[in-house]
Amino acid sequence: MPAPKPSIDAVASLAGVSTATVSRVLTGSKPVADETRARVQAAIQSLGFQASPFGRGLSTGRSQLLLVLVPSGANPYFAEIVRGASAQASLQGYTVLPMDLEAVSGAGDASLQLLAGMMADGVINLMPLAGRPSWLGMAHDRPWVNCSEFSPDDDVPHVSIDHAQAATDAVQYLINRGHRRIALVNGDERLLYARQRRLGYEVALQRAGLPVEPGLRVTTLANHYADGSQAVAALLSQVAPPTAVFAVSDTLAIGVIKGLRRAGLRVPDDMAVVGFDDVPIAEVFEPSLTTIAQPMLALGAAAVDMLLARMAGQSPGHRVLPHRLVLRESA
Amino acid sequence: MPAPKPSIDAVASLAGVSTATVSRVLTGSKPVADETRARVQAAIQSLGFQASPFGRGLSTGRSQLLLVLVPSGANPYFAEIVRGASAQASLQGYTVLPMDLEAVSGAGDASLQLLAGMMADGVINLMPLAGRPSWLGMAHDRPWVNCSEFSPDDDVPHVSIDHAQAATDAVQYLINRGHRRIALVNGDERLLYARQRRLGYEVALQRAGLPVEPGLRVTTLANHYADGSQAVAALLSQVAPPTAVFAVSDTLAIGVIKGLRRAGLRVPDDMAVVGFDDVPIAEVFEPSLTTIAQPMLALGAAAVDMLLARMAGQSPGHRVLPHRLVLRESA
DNA sequence: AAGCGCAATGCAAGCGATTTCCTCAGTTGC
DNA sequence: GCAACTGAGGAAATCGCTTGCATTGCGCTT
Repeated sequence: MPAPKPSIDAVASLAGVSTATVSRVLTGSKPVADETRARVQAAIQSLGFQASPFGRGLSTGRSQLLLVLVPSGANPYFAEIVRGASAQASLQGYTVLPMDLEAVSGAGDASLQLLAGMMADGVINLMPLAGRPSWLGMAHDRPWVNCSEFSPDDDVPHVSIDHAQAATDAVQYLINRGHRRIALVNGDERLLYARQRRLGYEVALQRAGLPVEPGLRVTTLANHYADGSQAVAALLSQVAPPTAVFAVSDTLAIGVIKGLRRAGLRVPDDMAVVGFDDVPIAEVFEPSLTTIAQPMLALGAAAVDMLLARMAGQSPGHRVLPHRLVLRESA
Repeated sequence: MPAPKPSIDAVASLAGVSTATVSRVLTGSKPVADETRARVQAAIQSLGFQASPFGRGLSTGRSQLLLVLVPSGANPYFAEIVRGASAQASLQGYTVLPMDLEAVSGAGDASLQLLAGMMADGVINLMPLAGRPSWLGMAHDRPWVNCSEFSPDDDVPHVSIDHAQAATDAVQYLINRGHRRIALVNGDERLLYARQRRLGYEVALQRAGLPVEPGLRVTTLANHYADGSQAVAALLSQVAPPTAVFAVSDTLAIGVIKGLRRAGLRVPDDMAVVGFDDVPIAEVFEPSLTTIAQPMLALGAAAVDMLLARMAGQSPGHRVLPHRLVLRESA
């Protein structure tokens, strides 16, 4: 039983003015006499009028919608960034439209591109673009910022943390605690963050005069708990197994801990584990995770700010937000 | 550097036809000669044309967008439902727009209502409507379904599980395991699911001839880990503390377990804990959670199906999906 | 007193699609 | 052989809003 939607004409005639005046009351684009405004507003109230986004969008070309491309809606790291973005956007009169690329992939890129290209005023991208020429093209065509993941040699503005430094900090901490054989459980190295964290890992080792052993590095297929658990098998099969593990996400770290338990090892006594991200569960898991905290809400908010700046014609540069090593029980 | 968006006129003149014909090729609303269609499609390709959702929306009145009202984006339970809905919607040519009411609340209801009312073709609601007349009104005005949470005496279609039966199953299991003093850690009882689960809890107790003790029932303010931990204090302060706890969400259950640990108790040896939902972390947490599994993806998908049916003029009834007791370590 | 500027408002032209009529041929049906 | 039908495609109205341009008073300057 769809209610009849009153249009601006109805309001205009009820208030005895032209649609132009109603529009001015709506948008505040030009002054309207107090008495007239009151009359118009009364008419709007009594009709329950709300401007159609289609009509408005058609004539202004804007939708007040910001698309956020989310690689996986199941991942709490992305969920937190989206939350940060939503909050910041709603403060500025925008609404965030998170699109879960995992859930939506069945439909192919077509519908996405349509939305990305036409509907939204701007795009915040959390997904690696490398090797997707069609998406890459779009990034340059319209207001677009990358958040967290980005291409180093690209001039699309991005906000992120210093992944290499963060990894160095994490590994350095393990070294300080006396560990000499430190494993790296990394994600897909086609992703920039994975390459950067690996780099940071190696820097810390070299700086301490420790060898970089290929056998202590595992690359997982994805970022699920199970991937972390599987990595454990490879590490424990080494002639000289590690005494500590640096996993590049909390999810992997938890999987690693599960795997270690299953193998009869205790964390942190038999093996120290450091994670990355500091998602909500990190603090609650047993043992709670020592991890690199990313400012997820701030990343989302900064992405919105930069995007809005971009839309206003400015050219915001890249932005690097601070990370933080959070010491808990797992290492 | 926003690229010039070609409009339908550009396509029409390039292909040497009228815009009407281009539109027919686009929508397939009327037959077009093969040769002409080919010419139009070539023009579309070469211009990279994409129909503007605004223009289309204005003239068709539809957006292919389904709004999902999410109480809290941080909650993995809702995240899973949204994933299920996204997947199903994209199969049908629709896109899901999840709106995080927690993150967005600063802006007041205004912008939400605008979107809900105008932009989206339909609404899937996960939030309790009780006592919000303005939202309630909208629910009846337009295509709308409730998912998971609903009002029992309302004729808005909904899909959910049998919360009372599920709670009974969980508590019955604890009784079967020999527990006699079973606590309930419940959420806000203004929510229907909380009232229903409490009911199911009491039914199971009574059926077994056990007393319903007010001291064994705790109501939390929210659904965060900390709320679960806090509930533990109240339970342990009882003269005769419980030997088992039924928490109405996995999040609360994990909080409870944390709280118990802190109090020096072991799970499940000193106290059994059963959760609810079976979110991803339930299986991974230590101890892994015995819990009632809700078919979250199916709930989301069913909500989309029902909404689409509603939009097609049908009147789908309510739907109850099956739950499942998952036995793991915590009880 | 003529002229000016300005506030307040209306008129009407878009914005980009879809869709309802029409028209024009070329078939059919009888 | 002619009316009726059908397939293909065009012209123009329409959807709801914004906004540039025009108009009208009216108070002030010179």
